[in-house]
Amino acid sequence: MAEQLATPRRPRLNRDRVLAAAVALADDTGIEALTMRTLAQEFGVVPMALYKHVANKDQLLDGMVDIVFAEVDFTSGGADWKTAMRKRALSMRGALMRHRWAIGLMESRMRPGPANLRYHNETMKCLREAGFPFQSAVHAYSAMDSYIYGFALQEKTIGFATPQEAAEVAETRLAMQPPSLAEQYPYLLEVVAELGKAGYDYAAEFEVGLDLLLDGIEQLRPEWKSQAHRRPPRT
Amino acid sequence: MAEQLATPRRPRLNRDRVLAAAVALADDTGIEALTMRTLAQEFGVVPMALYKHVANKDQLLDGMVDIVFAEVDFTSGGADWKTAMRKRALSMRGALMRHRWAIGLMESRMRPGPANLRYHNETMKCLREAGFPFQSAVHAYSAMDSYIYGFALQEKTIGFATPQEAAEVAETRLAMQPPSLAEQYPYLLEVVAELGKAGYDYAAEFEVGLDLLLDGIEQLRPEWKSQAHRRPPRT
DNA sequence: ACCTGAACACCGTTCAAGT
DNA sequence: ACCTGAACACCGTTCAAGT
Repeated sequence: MAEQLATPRRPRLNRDRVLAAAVALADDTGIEALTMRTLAQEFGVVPMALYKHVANKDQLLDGMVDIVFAEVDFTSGGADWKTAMRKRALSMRGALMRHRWAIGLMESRMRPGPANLRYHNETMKCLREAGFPFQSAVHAYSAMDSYIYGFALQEKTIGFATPQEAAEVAETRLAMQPPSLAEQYPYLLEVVAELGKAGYDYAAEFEVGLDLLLDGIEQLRPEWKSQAHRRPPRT
Repeated sequence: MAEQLATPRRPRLNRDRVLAAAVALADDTGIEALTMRTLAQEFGVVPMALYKHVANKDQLLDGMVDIVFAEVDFTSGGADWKTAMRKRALSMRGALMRHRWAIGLMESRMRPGPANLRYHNETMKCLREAGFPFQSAVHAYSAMDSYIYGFALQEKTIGFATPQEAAEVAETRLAMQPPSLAEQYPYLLEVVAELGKAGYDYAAEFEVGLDLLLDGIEQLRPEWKSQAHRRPPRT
């Protein structure tokens, strides 16, 4: 009867369940609150029990990052490269927004998981099949990923829920400093003031830069570029 | 005479010296090896001595990040906005390369230091004075920073000293996996193979994407854009 | 095959005390 | 004003033991 306590026993521990719980816990309480101990508690289990399913915390984090990559939708649906890449970028940003800890983890993870490899393979495939020469595809791919990751990083650094709140915090933060900050950083003050009035839409901002980049990438295709649905020339 | 030991006493502890030592230690041994204890050891002092000069480890890290921003050269030298922004971007990347731990820290630092504020103020100033309307300047600024940070993040994630080494490691890593990875990720394999042959120049890659972005940003200026050295119209 | 208990080395940080 | 010593709560992880 000691078995039937207030908290019912969870089905069983396994790698997938551990990873899923870790992701959920990081989403809810932040990555710094995710420890082997708090995670174990989530299962009503002693910390050491986790080590049967993940080798160590590093591999746990690796697995978590790969779950984020697995959430990215890279079905092109027969669309042209530009709409496909655009959709993929928005999907990647969505995944990074749902799991704000992920971008901070990518910095130190060097062992890409299967979903990560698949994501990158599909991206390259999309570009190559659209007729981009190899080097151009690499350029396009590097630029796109840099922009997506960097935007997520900035968004997290600034990181406020509502745009109004962002402006307020920034304003009070600036206002507090020693000698008139308005004189020291007039252009920053303009940003704070203007964005405070108008509000700031990260999603819209993301798309502006994204379209800028996609238009630029289009220039990297060879001459027959504007003729859609035509196959690359066979030599 | 107990004062005159093998290790001569360092001049004195102060905030600047503590921060500089922390940066140097992180550069040499990596950010994860930088603890209050190892840093104190650098001065031949007990860990608690540091707390008279930095409030806690979080403020230490904040200060380190601001040192990196302070290394960025944003003197425009009377050049047009494009060359000025280009130069600034290369300088920022240089700073992030010299201090590879910095990009990983930016993720969690929310209190920008004076050098950080100055950097952003100067960037905005450069764009506004070049005639970019407010919203366009914000777009340009957001896109540029995203690209720079994201590129640094990727470079660190892949992070190998030499390009040859990068290709080798990637190849063996892929080769080791269970069923023929060549079939699962053919486009990734092409990247590994091609870049292994030709070598991979991060600096050149960075500039390709940067110029793509700068050309795109140019489109955000109003009609009189191509007429250099002309002042924005007064209404 | 899976989970537990006790222990170890290592963190950041506190507090009261020394000079 | 600056540094020290001892201690606390908290990490990831080990090892040997339980079932």
